[in-house]
Amino acid sequence: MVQEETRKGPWTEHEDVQLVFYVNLFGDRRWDFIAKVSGLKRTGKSCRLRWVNYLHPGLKRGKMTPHEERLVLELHAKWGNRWSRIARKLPGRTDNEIKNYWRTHMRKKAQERKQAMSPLSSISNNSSSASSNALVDYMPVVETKERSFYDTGGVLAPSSSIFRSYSSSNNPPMDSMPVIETKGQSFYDTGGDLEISAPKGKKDKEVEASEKVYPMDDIWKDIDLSENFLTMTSPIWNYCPDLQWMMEEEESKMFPAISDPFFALAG
DNA sequence: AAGCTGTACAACCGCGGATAA
DNA sequence: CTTATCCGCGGTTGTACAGCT
Repeated sequence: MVQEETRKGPWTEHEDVQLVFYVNLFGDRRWDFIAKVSGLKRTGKSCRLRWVNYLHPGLKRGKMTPHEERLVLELHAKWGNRWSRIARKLPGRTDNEIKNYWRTHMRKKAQERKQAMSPLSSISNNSSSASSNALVDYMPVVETKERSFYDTGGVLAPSSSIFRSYSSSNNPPMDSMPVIETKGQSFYDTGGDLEISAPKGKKDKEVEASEKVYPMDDIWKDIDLSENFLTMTSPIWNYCPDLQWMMEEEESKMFPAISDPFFALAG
């Protein structure tokens, strides 16, 4: 199929909101469908990536804890570049995040270690040293096949600047946090809200500029607004709730180009 | 202050597996 | 059984920012 002008590159806040909205509506499985229905000029693949790596409510941003660091090191030694697999053992971290982290931090460390000593017999990190066995001890490894980490009915979360909320003290030590296991992916139970901290690179400025925490209410306000608007204007909603199966049949015919309701809103 | 370099992270690409038709 | 489509994964690239000279 010829995709006219598929958008690439960085996601805008607006796109984020839109994607979150539709994922909450339709779930996180049918990405091509979501991509089409949402009117985003993105591929399903791109939508999925954005969701999984950035918009997903369970994501835990901010610096890796020493514990996580060790875990990554350990699991990488065990499994190699099986990032998604490793990510499953690090609740709130994505394969992409871990992969990036590894590339920038750990690989260097690992190499240093390799040179310094024979592999893994003692992973020491100044403050802590743990044998590989010990690591496995406090992080029980449970294999799960699927990594569908959420219920889209759940809480919305952090995203681009509008979603970002910064817990100033970064992450609570994961060791002490209760873990909720969902099918295949575990989250930290933060008592309702999810812990999100600033993305590292831009942290300083953004945190300064906004000690500004975006409470969930605000986010939902955004969504509600959009939803109302959609309800009123988007052709999609004329067909709801049968939309889903209808789309399956004639998605492209019926909604060749859903005009972007959010832009309309903004403009 | 300006330029350079390294780091961190977001996003894209291509491939392979799973599943539906 | 074959083919098409979708999804997920791992590798790679691009870009912004921070720190150093």
